[in-house]
Amino acid sequence: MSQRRQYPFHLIEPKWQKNWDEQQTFRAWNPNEEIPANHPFAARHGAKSMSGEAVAGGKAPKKFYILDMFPYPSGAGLHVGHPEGYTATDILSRYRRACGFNVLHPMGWDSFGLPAEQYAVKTGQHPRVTTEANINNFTRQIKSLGFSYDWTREVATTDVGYFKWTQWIFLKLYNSWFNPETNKAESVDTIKFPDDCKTEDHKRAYRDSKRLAYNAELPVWWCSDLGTVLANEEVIDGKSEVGNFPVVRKPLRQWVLRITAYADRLLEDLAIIDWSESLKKQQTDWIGRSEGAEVEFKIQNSKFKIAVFTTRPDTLFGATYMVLSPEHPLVTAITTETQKNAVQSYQKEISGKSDRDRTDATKEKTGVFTGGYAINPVNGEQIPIWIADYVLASYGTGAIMAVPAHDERDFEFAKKFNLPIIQVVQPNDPKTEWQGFTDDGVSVNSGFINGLVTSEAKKKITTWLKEKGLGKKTINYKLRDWLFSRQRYWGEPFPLIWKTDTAGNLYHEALSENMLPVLPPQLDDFKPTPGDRPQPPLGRAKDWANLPDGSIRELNTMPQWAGSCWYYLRYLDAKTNSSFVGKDVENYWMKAGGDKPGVDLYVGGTEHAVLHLLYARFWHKVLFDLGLVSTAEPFFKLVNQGLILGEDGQKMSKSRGNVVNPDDVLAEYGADAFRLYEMFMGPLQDTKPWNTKGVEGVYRFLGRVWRLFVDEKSETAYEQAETLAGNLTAENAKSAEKQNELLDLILLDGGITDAAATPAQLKTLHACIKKVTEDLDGMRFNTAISAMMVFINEANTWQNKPVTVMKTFLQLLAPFAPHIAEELWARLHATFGQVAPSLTYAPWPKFDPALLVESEIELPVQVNGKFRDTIKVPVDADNATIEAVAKASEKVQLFTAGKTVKKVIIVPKRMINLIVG
RNA sequence: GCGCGCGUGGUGGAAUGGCAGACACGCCAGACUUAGGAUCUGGUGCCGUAAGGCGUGAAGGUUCAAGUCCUUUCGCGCGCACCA
Repeated sequence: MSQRRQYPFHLIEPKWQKNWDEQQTFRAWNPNEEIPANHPFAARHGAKSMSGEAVAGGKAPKKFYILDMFPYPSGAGLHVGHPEGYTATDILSRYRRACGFNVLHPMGWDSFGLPAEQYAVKTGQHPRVTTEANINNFTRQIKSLGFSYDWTREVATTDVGYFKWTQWIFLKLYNSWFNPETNKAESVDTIKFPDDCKTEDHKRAYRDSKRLAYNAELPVWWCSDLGTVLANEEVIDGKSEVGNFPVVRKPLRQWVLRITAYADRLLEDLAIIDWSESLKKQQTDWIGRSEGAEVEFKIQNSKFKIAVFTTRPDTLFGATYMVLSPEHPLVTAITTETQKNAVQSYQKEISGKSDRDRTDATKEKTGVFTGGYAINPVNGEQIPIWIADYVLASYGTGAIMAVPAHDERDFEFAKKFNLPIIQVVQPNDPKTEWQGFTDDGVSVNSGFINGLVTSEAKKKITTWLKEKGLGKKTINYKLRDWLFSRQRYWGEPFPLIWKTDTAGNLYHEALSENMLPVLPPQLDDFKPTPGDRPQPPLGRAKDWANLPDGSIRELNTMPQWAGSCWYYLRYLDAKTNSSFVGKDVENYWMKAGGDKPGVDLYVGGTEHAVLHLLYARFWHKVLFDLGLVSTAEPFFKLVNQGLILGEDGQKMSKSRGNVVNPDDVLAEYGADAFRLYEMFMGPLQDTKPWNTKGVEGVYRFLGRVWRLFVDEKSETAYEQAETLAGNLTAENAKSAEKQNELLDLILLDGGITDAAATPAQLKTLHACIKKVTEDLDGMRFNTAISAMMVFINEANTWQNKPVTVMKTFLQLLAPFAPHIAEELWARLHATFGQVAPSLTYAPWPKFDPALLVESEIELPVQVNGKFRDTIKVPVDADNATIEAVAKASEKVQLFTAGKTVKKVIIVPKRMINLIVG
């Protein structure tokens, strides 16, 4: 660092961080907690303010729960993206405390996960050791930024006391089923068995098939590089989200969570939460609800029938062929001898293709005729059955009726293979070409639905199909059940065991709650077993896996998402060992305040749109159904922070060498400047590039703030002393006393007086209060900071700086740059012989509109809509006066000379426009 | 291909339909200085000596008045992508 420090942040920041730690300044208080009389919260609200009566009677301070997405503590440490969201929430937390709220602002660690396990594979170091070291590093980095977390509530998903309850919640899922009649989860004890379920084995099998957590063989994504299966949400463009490895689909027996049962509620409840439209749309698209009909087609000369799903049953008369996905189970049965070779070679060709290639919408259609025919149920027509890879086995029934006239894909396919195209929909605009017309219109060539508009035609034909037993209305979803088991070591073991029934079949059973937690075994070798079958590493711990009674433990572990599905609930009651969260506590933090359910504000990156945010909503709804939480939704308001790019405008990455390390920035400019810069860059939600020059800009601003308050001569004395003392830094400072001794050499500027503020000074201050307050409410941090810069630029010109004005300014600055604000706040009070009240809990200043009223205002004058001059008029001037003053302006007269004023438009207190001609 | 968002100085970005470019970076000039990569002061959209003219991706429209509203179009970003 070659330049002179703008102000001694290296002493101020550790000093106040230590002070906050010792005072537990940011403790959030649960119902019934007695607040120590010497805690600043008690000074503001009273020691008994959180008593049971106060909470029940609505007299307790209002709660505000403001949450960050907790990080995965990676070995790389914090990157500059983390503190962006964290700073925003910290500012709002501090603002809300000043406004009188009981603010819950916690932090924790999403600490199960693959990197620690992969490091263990490489080095043999146990993931717990790696994880602990990484958490320590993250803690150090986060604490050095001065965030106002309540650290007494810190949680890590890898803590035994935490994942015990993750396993407990899994048991709740396992022991519940979704009752379609009540549309909610219930205990499996309420399942009614069908009459043919007679034996215990039958009943068990039936019950197991209904559970919210079930074991089934289904096509899943297998990643051989990672040695584990993955959920749909973890696969992006045919590659694993983690590591970007190829994945393949294969049928495997796995644990699955029945999230599809909640598809409709997950959709509907998007309406009651305050999320961005784009995020809601991402979830909506992922769930992919689509209404239509299932129609059964008979196969000619065969006992088989094929069901198809269509959203356009009104076009059934136009179905001129049928297409099955190459994997459809009936393909072999339908295929004729002459087509056998062609069909088999096509199937083989397709199976060798990656999913990415198959689903490329731009590629040319391919397919093969099976030789078989189906009967169109509405008109008895024979239609050929083809197979083609544009029909997906995993969606709908894996088969479609093709209506080439009114479906783009079918149209393309029919043209290529010369299949008949029959019009059955007439576009409303007669000029529109009907071939390839896919919108709504009027049915034609369609027998009994002719002349009906599309919506009516759909209804009528669906009713007809139902009456004839040929089909029914259906709703299809893209959402699949959540694949919930992984072949990993570093995850929560399942609280499940496997036993053998009387017929020699394996069946699973849950451990009882009092056997939790299930700890993972000790292992030396964490490697995934090579091969193309999942082989959980836990299987190597034979002693652990095989229980004395002959049963075997479930060897898979839960995915990383399990822990993050409920951490926001554990924060509420982080240490309790008697439940996953206390009832009263949950009710206070999640529900108090009424119509806005859940966490008041949740800030994090957009990358979790269909992962964590969907999974957590699902778990929350199950817990809600079981009466374990009090709101239908976990997160009321959610804001996605934008990405911070490197200085080159590219995404930050090691390989590009454009990664900014927060530690470096902190060492050079301090935490306050770092925080301020991240907020000053631009709107929180926007993607924006990093610029070190910009950090210097806000750093200079803080320097100007500092110099506005302190005596320059005393600062010179301090600098000399500091040089003598060997240039103390936060790391090498020998003692806090030494630091404070040095800091005490700095005195307050003589211009700060207890004289009354002038009207102009009050106006400057109150304009700033207004702007900062409104911008905080709207989360417009960048413009709030610019308002404070305006204040400081103005205050720099003052001879006398009234202490009351300067104190209020520090309150505005405090949420953004808390360390410098605390230091100057303390100094102001000390200099004037006062005991400084806690800045954190000092009531947020209110702006006085009366002070902003002017006696005279400037008005822009336009001539024919073009700005020409500004005039000064009394604020209450009538229109005639304004017009006269405007016309008297020389500049205006330049443009009105020789012309007549035909019209005058005056917008009170805004502008005047003279129309001349 | 479909959906959403965004296009404003050299740069990041400000502007309830009412003085475009707040604030900051950068740049220019000056002051202080042995020095300046510190600090302070002033300037800085473009063209023009000036008066003035032009200017928010492009083209049209609504309006007394448009960066803002409407239509078309181009470009960028994000999401979805053969979902029947």
